[in-house]
Amino acid sequence: MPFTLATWNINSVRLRETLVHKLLTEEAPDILCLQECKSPVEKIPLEGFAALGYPHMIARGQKGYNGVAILSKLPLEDAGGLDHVELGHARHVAARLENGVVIHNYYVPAGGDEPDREKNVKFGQKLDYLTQMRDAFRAERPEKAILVGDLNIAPREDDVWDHKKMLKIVSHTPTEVEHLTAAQEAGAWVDVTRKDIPEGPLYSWWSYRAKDWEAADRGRRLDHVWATPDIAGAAHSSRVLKAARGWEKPSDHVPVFATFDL
DNA sequence: ATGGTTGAAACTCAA
Repeated sequence: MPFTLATWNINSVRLRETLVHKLLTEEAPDILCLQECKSPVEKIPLEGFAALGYPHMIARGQKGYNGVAILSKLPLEDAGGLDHVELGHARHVAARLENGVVIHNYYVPAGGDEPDREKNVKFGQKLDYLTQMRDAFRAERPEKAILVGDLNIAPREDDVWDHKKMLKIVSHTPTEVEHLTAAQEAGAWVDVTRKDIPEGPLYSWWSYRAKDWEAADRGRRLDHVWATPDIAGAAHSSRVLKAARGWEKPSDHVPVFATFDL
């Protein structure tokens, strides 16, 4: 049974409930992974999602910040949530499908503005978070798994609007890319989006601060879909829904999709 | 070098 999955940093699931409805109605992925829900789990508006055919949800939440949720047409089993770096943040949740595939949904710390762990605690926490992801994949090599989310790093030169200008900007520093790559390699994760679309910009985030985000097009690819090698070959039809950045009261991130024939 | 915008929640922090 093929299924389509989407990942979207929604930047408040309650404020943008109707945008989630729009995505579920117009694009109808089987599974939607959300980040930055900014809500306790019990305040996520489930009724509307269920009415649109998404009765299943596995989530971790907290008041005001962070928060990750997996909405699904298909039954899900809770497969845990990790608190890397012991920040007490809701940044990871995992769910198992009936076919055994595990979906990991991550919201990696943004890391603040200064890319120096001596001056900026948050940058150190981001690097440590990625190292603990690496160590978890080393301790138990994932199989039949998909990893999605806002990883808050644009790893490749063509994942940012200007590679040279971005080298000292948090999200594209060589240190961050090394840490992300180490986590990726520890799980042998395949970058599904880049497997499907090897070349060119595929931005998933544009700042709210630009006067005209579309004209400036200073985007970054921060949102990712990875899969373990045993199922990566089943992935196809990756796409980024850039139009969602132009929706009314948009998130600063747009959904990224992939389909798996499993 | 600086400021630009948004959200949650509370009179400020995080992104």
